[in-house]
Amino acid sequence: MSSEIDNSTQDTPEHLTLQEKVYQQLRLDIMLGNFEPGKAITIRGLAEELGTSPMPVREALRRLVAERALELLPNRRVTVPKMTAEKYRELADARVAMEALAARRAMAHITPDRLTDLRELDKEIDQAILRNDVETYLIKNMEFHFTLYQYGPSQIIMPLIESLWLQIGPFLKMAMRSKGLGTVEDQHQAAMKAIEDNDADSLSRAISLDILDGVNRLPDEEFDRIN
Amino acid sequence: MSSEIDNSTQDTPEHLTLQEKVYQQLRLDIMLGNFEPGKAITIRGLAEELGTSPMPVREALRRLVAERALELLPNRRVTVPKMTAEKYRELADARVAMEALAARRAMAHITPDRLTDLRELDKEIDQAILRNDVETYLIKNMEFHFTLYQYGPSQIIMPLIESLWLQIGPFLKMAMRSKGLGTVEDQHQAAMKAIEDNDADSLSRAISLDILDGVNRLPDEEFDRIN
DNA sequence: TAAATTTAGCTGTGATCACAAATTGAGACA
DNA sequence: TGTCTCAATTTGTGATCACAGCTAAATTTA
Repeated sequence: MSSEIDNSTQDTPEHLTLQEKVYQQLRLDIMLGNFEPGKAITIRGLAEELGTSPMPVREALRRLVAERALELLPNRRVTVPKMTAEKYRELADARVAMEALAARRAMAHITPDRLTDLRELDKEIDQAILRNDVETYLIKNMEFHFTLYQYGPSQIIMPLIESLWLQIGPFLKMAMRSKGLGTVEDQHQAAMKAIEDNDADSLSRAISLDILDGVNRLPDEEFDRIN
Repeated sequence: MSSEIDNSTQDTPEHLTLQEKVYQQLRLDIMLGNFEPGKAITIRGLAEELGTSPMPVREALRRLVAERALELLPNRRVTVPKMTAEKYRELADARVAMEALAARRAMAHITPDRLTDLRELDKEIDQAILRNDVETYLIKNMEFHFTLYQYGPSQIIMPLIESLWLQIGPFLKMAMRSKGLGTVEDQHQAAMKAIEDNDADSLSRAISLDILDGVNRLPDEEFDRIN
């Protein structure tokens, strides 16, 4: 799952705190769906696994709870939250609202170079679809979205979107497996066309459709199967 | 500022952790603007002030940092973030996006009783405006918004909106003082009319205008004065 | 007097310990 | 075989300590 934390100084020239490294490691594990939802995550257990004292793990876990990537149950135990159909829909709605906004803000800052980068990413996405390579598709799709949004400098909106991805991420894999990649419509093309035309409304519509297309692949019945 | 934490068992029948109480207390202090932005907040200092050990304060501070109510500077010091014109605009945009969505979701769940409650709140807001009572206006206005949104049951969106209020809250007071309450347009009336008509678009437009009207009272020049 | 340097104190981070509450597993009983 | 009981273990929370890095005041130097 999550291997030993490397605390050597050379690969992290600027001194990062241990809790920061643990946080990054756990964040990745959560995103990749490496924790079974509902199963308790213990401080001492992780600490031993990562080769640290319980202290940094404690702080990292609390941070992830605050960001809603993890859940603090009434029994004071920490788990990856189970997904429900309602939560899933809500996450999708929130993503549409925030990412449409982020895309709008980004558009004014897109240069030809940056558009080329987006096209390059989109090409890789198309190839992953042809290969039916879910893993790569999800990673590159995430890259596409975040690359676009990051062009609009933001201190508030980006972290918010990251938090939403952290919550929905572990379940997107299931969504894709459920229906397969064959039927994905490439809204990214429409998005880039909108950028060329400098048409903010079309861009935000394309992003919205892209999110909903991806998200709607997981039928309601699936959620009962998870719990 | 923040007085002693009451750790007696009777007023909190269900056993709350110390860090939770400290968190609630600090959250309130931040919202009320009791911390000077940019001034360092120390663990031991607060611990002594609240009559606890540093431990619960440490955890509460980190939680508030994760929620972006506080900021962790590169020097590892914690402060209330200074507001900038760009951040302020971004917070306003994010609030419009999320709260318009929350209002939409809430509308389907509004009963005549609940509409009456909203009208009651709006009346109190009007009275506060007539009295030029900024403090009450802000509190009741917040109540109005959160009461409305809470009608649409939500696990994702509400906490997100709370986080945004926590960030912009300390500066709304300034915004109101800057222009005075005299010129506020009552978008709440329009909002309730939209609810009656079951018109989601009008409701979300009214909420958006309400947010922007409140937020736009703080001219850009003010931000330099703060820092 | 003003700039540079030392020094003393304070700060966040991480480790360890104590403890009450919760969980688990084995054994007793039906 | 299934259910209850109770002891053993594990858990999160909070307190305390050690320590390296940073701050700011005191002292020296020009």
